[in-house]
Amino acid sequence: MIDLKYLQNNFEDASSKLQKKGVDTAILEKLQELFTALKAANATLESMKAEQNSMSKLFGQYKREGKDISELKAKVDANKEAMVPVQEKAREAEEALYSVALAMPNFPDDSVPEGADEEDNVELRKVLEPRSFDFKPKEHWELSEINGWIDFERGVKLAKSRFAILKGEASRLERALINFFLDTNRAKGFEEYSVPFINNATMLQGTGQLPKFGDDLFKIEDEDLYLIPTAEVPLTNMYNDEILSEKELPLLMTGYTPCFRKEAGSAGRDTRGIIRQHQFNKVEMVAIAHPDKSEEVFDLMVQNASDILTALGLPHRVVELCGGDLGFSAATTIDLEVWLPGQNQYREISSISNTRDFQARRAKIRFKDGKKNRLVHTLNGSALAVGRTIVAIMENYQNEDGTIEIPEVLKKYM
RNA sequence: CGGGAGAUGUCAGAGUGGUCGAAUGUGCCGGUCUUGAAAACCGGUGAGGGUUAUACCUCCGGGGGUUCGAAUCCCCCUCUCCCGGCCA
Repeated sequence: MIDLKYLQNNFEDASSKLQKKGVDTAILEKLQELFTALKAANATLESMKAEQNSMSKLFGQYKREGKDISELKAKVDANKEAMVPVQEKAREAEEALYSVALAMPNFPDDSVPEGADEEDNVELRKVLEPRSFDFKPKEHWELSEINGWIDFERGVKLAKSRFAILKGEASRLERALINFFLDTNRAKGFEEYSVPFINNATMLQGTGQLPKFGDDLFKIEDEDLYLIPTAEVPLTNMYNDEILSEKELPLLMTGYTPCFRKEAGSAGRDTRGIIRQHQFNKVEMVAIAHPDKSEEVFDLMVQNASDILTALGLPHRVVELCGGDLGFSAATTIDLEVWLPGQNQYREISSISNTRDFQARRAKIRFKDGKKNRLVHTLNGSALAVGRTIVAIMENYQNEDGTIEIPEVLKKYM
């Protein structure tokens, strides 16, 4: 959630920041209004409560002194009755505020480039030259057919469309990649975790998926539980509603989980192959950082993900997202896009974001800064998306006859 | 899933209707003493909101109720532990 006090005190600045994300100033004015209304309603209610409390305290005294309480009781009863509508008003004001505030995206950093969509993202650098082929490189689903790696039909049979089965070498490759990613992250200082794949609504709200993006989540019937769309949710929320000590920071975490996404609104996009599935595997990095040091942690995470791709021999480029393409919770995001020769284009394989204090405020993750409690910064990034890495290996390591080489670094894992 | 017990501050653990945001111990921070440390002693030490700062409001697992007043009484839920069932 954005800092409402900041909005109130720096309205011009806040609204120009959010314009980058395409947020209309009118809704911000509304938000500011709701915030002011809530404060006013609370002030009224609290003073009535104070009066009520002080009168109630007199009862004990009166009884001890043997005084008559009937007059006092009449006063208290009247005040109590008068409080009911005020209380209701305050409750409504709070509800109104949060329904808007929780749907408001994070402020982008000032450094984030202007732009409407992915067309305006800024390429920072390219890493590794794409290999030149002396034949026409095939797309991964063609290669899958030749090698018998992916069973699309039976995946659909078991669940529905956008589910697939990896078979034989492909399945082993997936397992090898997960281990390789985890080992590499661990070597960089990220502690490994194995977490629940189902989280409750409070946690999903903490990281920003709820309440606005519930349609993208698989919900467990009759339970307050959801399949996680990314390990960012459980890893970040491990510290939900906790106060850390400064010396624990930064907390660097990594974990492998499957990710479940309804992909609502993505109908017709990437329907072929396993680029976009309802279930996919991912190894995630999450960091809980001191607010003054989140920048360097961010750089470490970008570098780590890029190094993994380099180690796999996969050409990629580093792209800074523009305001319009930035996710809901992110203040800044760098995507790594891997080269897919079959598709003849770069495709996202990792996305690393600094959410600053946006998630920390929602999830109440703080640390002791001297006497005061201060919000941490939270960061997350893929290292890496496993399914898309398989696609990248298939397309980049294909031979003319459709067979696929295994990258050197993975051989000891298979 | 059925039966029993419980949920209080870092932890342990008092508190069964008013002056309790909460005894005591412990942990942590600071100080005295010490060459230094330990011990001992002294002081401080939950969170959120609000205020220039005070006042003040809220929080004793969560939600609802009774009452002028609830950590304390009632109802529902969740979680933990024990017993049984089921089970990788």
